[in-house]
Amino acid sequence: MFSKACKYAINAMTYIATLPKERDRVGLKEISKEINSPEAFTAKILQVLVKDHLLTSIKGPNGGFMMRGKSEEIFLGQIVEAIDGDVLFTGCALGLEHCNGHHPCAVHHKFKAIRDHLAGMLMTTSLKEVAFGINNGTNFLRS
Amino acid sequence: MFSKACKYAINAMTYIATLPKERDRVGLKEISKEINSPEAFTAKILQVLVKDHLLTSIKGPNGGFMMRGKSEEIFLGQIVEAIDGDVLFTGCALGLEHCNGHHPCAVHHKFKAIRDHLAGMLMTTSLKEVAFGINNGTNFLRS
DNA sequence: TTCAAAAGATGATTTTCGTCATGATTAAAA
DNA sequence: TTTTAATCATGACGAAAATCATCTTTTGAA
Repeated sequence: MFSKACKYAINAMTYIATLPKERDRVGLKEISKEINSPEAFTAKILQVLVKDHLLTSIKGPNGGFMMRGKSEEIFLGQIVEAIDGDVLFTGCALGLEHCNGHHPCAVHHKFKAIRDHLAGMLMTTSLKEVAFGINNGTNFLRS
Repeated sequence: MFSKACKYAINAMTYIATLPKERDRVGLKEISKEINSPEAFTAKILQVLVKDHLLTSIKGPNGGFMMRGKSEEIFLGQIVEAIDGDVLFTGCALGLEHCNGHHPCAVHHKFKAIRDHLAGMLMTTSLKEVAFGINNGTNFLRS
């Protein structure tokens, strides 16, 4: 479904969103430790999120990452698109180069319903909502 | 979503299902040509489907592959499971080793709905139904 | 200036995807 | 019956992409 990079990205963004406003920045080490991800690989992913304006970064001592916008205005779909691109939303389920309503693959219509369901969920689920479950203790960032 | 191998598998099985009953076997060359897939790689995939009892193979001149059961009794989910395993149906969307109702990942409940939707579709969509769209001319196996 | 932290470049490893050569089987031809 | 050729089966190999690590450079606060 998602690439590993994308899973790390969602968990990382979620963790950052769980932090109180007083914590204005978080370091890579803490993030990768909290979400149980390889540090160097996580760094790469965070770089992409910074370039995509979902995060801001600060260098130097006491540097780190912070969210660019409000957590209620950042949605899972934005993260997925930043890392995995839009192939999940627009690509053909069976790999046809040109697959659309006029030239549909064998399962095009069946999958449209699934895809719409998935896209709708991703585009309406905010980081604030997800982070709430973590702070609540009902959901977890690691096993 | 699906691996390339799985996409080829679905298209290959669908093509075989489109053939009339008189055609009791189809060769690899014809299959990979019709679904526009690399021949050698497709051979590997068909082998797995044979081992999984979704296909039967016959060697020698005029050999080939044929479906093991009726196309109305073979469902997309069986093909997906044979090639990609059950990770799509049971694996955690965010990659947690142990993710379940008692220890859910950040998006566990949100994804359960999607997953159930997807699994339901795959488990109830038969090859016969899919093949009908191809024979109908409304759907296509290649671009 | 010093030093901690992110950014960036590069390389290693693993997985997936794909090819090739060879063997095994069997129908058809001789 | 024997030979030939077509076809699937198998294993080794190679290419490409994804994942993960190491090292150097840049930045900026103390």
